[in-house]
Amino acid sequence: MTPFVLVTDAGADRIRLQPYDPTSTGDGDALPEPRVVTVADFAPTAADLEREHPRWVWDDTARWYPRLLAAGVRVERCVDLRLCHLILRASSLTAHSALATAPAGRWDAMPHPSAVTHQGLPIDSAGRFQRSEHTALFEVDELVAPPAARALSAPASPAGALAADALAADALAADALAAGALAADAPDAGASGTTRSGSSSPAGPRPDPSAAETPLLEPPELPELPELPELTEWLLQRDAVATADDPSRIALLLAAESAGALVAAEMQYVGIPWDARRHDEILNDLLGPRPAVPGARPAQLEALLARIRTHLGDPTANPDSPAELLKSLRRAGITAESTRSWELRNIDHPAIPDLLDYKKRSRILTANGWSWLDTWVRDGRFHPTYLPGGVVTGRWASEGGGALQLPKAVRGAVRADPGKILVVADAAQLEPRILAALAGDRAMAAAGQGRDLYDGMVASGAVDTRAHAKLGMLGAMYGGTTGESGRMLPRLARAYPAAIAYVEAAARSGEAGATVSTRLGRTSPRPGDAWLDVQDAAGSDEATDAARSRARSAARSWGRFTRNFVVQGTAAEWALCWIGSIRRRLWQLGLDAHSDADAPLADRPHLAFFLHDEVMVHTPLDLAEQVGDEIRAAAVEAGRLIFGDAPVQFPVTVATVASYDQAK
DNA sequence: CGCAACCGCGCG
DNA sequence: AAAGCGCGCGGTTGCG
Repeated sequence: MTPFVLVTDAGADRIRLQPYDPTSTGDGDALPEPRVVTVADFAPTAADLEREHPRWVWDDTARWYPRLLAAGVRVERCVDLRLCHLILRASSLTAHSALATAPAGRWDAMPHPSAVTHQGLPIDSAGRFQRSEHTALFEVDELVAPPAARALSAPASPAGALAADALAADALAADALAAGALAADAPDAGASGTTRSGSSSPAGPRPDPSAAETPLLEPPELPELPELPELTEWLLQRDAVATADDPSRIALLLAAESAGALVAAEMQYVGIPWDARRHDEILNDLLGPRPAVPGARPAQLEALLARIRTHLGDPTANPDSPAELLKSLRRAGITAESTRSWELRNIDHPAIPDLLDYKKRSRILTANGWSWLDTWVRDGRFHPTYLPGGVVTGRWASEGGGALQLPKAVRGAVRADPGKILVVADAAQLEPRILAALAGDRAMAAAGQGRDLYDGMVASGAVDTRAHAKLGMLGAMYGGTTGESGRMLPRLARAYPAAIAYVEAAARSGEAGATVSTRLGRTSPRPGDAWLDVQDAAGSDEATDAARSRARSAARSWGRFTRNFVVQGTAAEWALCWIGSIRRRLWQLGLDAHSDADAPLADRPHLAFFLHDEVMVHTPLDLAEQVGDEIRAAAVEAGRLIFGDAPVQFPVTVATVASYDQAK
């Protein structure tokens, strides 16, 4: 039995597959004999080893897994060292680990193989303001283990009332966010400002208070394996988890992140089923026939442009150029600050409706028109690149074709293959439910029991309409202070004090320059040097009013970021657990349903798309109902993994449709 | 000419 | 009606 297989480059087109069993390999012990194979033999050898269900350990899932998938090899589980490293480096739960306190190195700067640019995660070790209590979570392997293994680790919390976990989280928030820990962790602005002011060099990692302290534990003893830096890194990661304030949380996060990396590679490989003919029909309806000359305006845009020019009395008006358009509008007596649609919408002028229509259609042409189709759709599939961990909050980013921004208008082109169907599921009011669970807010949890959360808020009398409930919650989670949204806040704070206090405390932390963390321990970046400089400048005795105002504005802005980070980031963790569980369940479903155990991924029920709180499964018709059941069960599982027995429900809406536009 | 910043808008 | 979070992308504009 081989619990782990480490995959590394062995030079000269060779790959080393190193079995490893931590329980039988002591410090001085030799490793088991590796299998060193040619690139061509990699996939068959991996398929052979996979029969023992190891956890694959590799530097980057996006580097290794596509080769296996291309050869028809699917693996059950892995450790993505790059993604895990970034989490552990920043997490407040592992701030004192040897891994987090070491100087930056290879693992801090590794780009995604196909990433041109994306938001890198910060490399500084995180603050300690959020002390963690011990809670019983499921075992990490829950995400990937067969169902039979699950009964072992039921949460210890009592059923019925708000679980101990959630109450502890509430105490955590009140204690650590609002009280002493925050103050103790606030950066000493004066001192750090002095340190920086003499240097004009590019911003490097700022001195980190926690890094300067003596680690609580000695660095782990590592085997001498200079030829296997990946093994050294992995052992450092295991040490960081083992010595974390709350190992089960960070361990679950790493498992979910790695499972997500597998999902991402698989979805990129199979692609989204895309009907190019249908897409062309949609473009025909919106724009007219495809112009013979590339770049020429389609007929319907040309017609709209003529009307706009007539109404403005300006035969050269050009809606494609904001600057020119603004001049044209002013010449026509329209005073607008910008040419944004929402601003134009409020102006009463005959040219405006046509202009808005033009912008709408023109947007489809440039973002998802015929050239998009030519570039991104091949053989009936759109294969976007997903970037797990690509957003600081833990959400995925994507690159190539704008996969996470597919306009509703073109979703009709996403069509199931013949004999298959799409099961599209969406987590209902995910972020406010996440907040309710994070904060242990009993009233908000109750409002969402068995119904739409916003409807429940209306039913309890907290707010008068569903629209107000939604607007108010969005404002509370984003930091909105003005308009309808801001007016809702006092009522929400009265009805749901724990939830509102939780996001307010997160905002106060950010304003003070401290970090915040998600439920599982993903920690926000620290503000940059420019932010600290602005705060420093406002702190001096001769600071101008302008400087103070700028500092307050920057502080509020960072507070809105940290306020949202805890909710968006924990929602992302829920979603990772959800898709990890869905992936395992769909594979099992495929095994149970088909006699051919080696059927290609695309012929089994499989994840085809994931969008923050929404999934699409492409499945053989006869399994659609079971797919829906598994998706719902996975949502329940994700909630239990992260929040134990907390009585917060995470309902999902499931739509079984032939094309994506029919969902919702 | 290429590159970066900005604008505007698509998604959650 | 249009503010507050996180993204990617295509177009225009401005700079070297």
